[in-house]
Amino acid sequence: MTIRTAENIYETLVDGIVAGRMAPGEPLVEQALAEQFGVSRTPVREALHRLEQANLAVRGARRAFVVRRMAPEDLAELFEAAGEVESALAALSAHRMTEIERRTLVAIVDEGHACDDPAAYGQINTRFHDAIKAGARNTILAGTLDELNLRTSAWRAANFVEDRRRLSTSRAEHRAIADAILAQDAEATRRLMRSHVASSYMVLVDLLARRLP
Amino acid sequence: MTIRTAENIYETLVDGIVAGRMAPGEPLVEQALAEQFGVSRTPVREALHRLEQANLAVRGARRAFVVRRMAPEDLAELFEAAGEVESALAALSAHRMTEIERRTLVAIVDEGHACDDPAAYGQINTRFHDAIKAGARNTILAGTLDELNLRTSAWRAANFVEDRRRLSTSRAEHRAIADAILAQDAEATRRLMRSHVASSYMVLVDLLARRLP
DNA sequence: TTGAAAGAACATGTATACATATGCAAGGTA
DNA sequence: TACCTTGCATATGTATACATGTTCTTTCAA
Repeated sequence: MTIRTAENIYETLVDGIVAGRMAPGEPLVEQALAEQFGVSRTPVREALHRLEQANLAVRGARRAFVVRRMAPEDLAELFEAAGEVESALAALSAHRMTEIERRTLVAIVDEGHACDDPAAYGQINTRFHDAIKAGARNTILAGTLDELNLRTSAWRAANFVEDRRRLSTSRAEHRAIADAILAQDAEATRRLMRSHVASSYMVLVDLLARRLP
Repeated sequence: MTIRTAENIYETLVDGIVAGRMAPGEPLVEQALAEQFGVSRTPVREALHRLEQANLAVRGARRAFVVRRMAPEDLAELFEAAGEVESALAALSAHRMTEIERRTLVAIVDEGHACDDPAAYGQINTRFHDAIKAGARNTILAGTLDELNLRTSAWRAANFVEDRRRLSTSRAEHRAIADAILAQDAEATRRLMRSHVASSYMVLVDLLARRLP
């Protein structure tokens, strides 16, 4: 029992869920988790409530918590919401990014074009989206996107590995977005980002349809 | 102490904060609140953690909670974020509303034009925005807007009463938005809604500047 | 055999006691 | 005088016991 126990438990549980180690529908019982972590029910309880707030857990029988099971329609709504928020951030970035930020964005895109390893590309992808989030100068909207991405990651992480075909289209889309931001064309940026998020949704749905029955 | 104590305490505290009865910076001490509500610290603790999640409370000295004090820049970011999300919802509504929903929206706007009582207009205003939220067919984005509005309401409720001048411009903006939705012009709808939220921000800032030093 | 009622089991909700961290103040030292 | 150390006050963090509610099972009767 070190410091900030509840916080650690929360993060451990989030990690377990988004990484797919804890399957949707799996029960989250306070007592059992408390014994597993070697603490009392109190911090576990707090962690579970935070999971519920983050929409990663829901109440099941006997008010017990279970890992949230998402329906495909929910996934579409989630990506649509994330797409709208991220495209808003991108449009703001088109106006507000500093010259240095713009050049950094281009450098990230260039790096992506020179990269053929899907795992490494995933990191570059993250940096690309983070740069746009930061360039928008709106921490609240950025936080909103983080929240939505946390919920999508429960689907992505377990199933999603960028394959080579997706990689080349993703690169092209990143390039187009960066060009629009360089041109300070907010509406084009918005449209391209929305389309980019929709593309990644389609890829994910395609993967899910293949792996599940 | 009926059932769902923590829930009730949370709602009571939210209400107290957004209604301005609890001033920004005011300390929220578990023990004191527990005595005040006639319960133990446990449910109060849970309520305070939810307040923190909702961004209505922050940690102060000794990790104690205090009612969040917002800076004017935060308010601008908050309204900008809410404006982006609500304009996205409005744009979706322009495509997705049923004929009945469109006519209902027009009826609400008509009702607003026939209303001269600021308090009653406030309710019509709420129905207008709710109708657009529902017409967008995206519960997740709608929930995101609710969350942001909860945070703005802490500012609005304490200071904001629609006055007559604002009332007429608000009516005109609502009419324009409804027209754009009727015409299924998503981009015009988006632009008009963003402008509408920005207007209400300006009015609020003006009021705050007059009342505060 | 089926249905309803009662009770047991299980999981969360709440109360209370104790542990721990943090800021402030007081006092001592350079 | 300025700064560091130490101790205390205070508020949250955690453990544990008990209360409450909900579901499942069992049993009895029609």
